[in-house]
Amino acid sequence: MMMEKREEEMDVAAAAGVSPFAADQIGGIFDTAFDVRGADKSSQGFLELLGFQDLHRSFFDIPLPAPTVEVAPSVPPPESSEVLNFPATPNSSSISSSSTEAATDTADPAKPHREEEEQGKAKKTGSKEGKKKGQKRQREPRFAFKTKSEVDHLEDGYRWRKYGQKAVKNSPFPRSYYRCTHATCGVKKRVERSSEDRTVVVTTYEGQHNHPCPIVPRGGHPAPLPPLAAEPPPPPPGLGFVFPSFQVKDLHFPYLTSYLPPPLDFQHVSTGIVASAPGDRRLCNPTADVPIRDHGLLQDLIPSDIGKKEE
DNA sequence: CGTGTTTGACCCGCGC
DNA sequence: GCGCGGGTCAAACACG
Repeated sequence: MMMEKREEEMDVAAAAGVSPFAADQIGGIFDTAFDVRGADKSSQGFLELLGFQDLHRSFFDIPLPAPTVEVAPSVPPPESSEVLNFPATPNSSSISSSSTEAATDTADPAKPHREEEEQGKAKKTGSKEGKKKGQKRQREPRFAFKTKSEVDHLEDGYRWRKYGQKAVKNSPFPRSYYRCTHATCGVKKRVERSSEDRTVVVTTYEGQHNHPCPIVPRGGHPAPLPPLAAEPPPPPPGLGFVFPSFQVKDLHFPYLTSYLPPPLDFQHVSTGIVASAPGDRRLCNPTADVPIRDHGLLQDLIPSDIGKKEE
């Protein structure tokens, strides 16, 4: 609701130990809601929350120029499970995650958003039954990512239908509302540009996918993953970024790994990471039964020294 | 024709 | 109670 963003920022700031406003300006700050403790609290991994419960593999793929991902050292998160990270360098993209109410709303990860959907419907019809009396409307866990990107809508492998756009107060850029097109999936996401840095796209996921990732371009077929041993193609001129969901240990991707189930006992605390990926890789894997196999995917995509580059 | 986008209206929650 | 702003709906429209 209104103030939501502010609340998120407040949470983030609290997590980072800085004021929301300061935090928003601090490049490279990456709070660790993706800390192991955070995972324990919610009993839900980051990927799970995004609907990747069955595939801890590749994560994001932004087939467009620009994107890089930077992860900064983290500060132990307080109660809040909402996190944001901020861009560290002009040439990098940052991702952040936030999950307001995540701590209290993760009891049933598999449960989609029917409740909220119906509440919305009831709301539309003017019925009061859509909302439980005396009870605040519950929200799905949310995760926000700040991504340095030229385009607003980042390709993540799922199909989204835009259902609204609103001007945002104190921001020259509108906020777009997307909903997963899968019939039984109520996952939503909001996409907006940062008013402070127009190159930063803030994507907020709400809810959890309860279906495999389609990875199907319109009218196309699911994009096959590269063969296990295949040499990953070189990144396109413009970089996309991919969230490694496995091999993260090697990739020093603390905030993700910490949300991954064992044995991905991520122990490293990275100082930064920049990931890129070819255009047709997707955030999720459509075939969950495919054994983990992209060993080296990101390793090949991510220069080994990048992880240390950010100081 | 199916799918996705645009856009104005509507509703709700919150702060005052 | 009122106004503001966020979030959603759904008709109209665009496109392949």
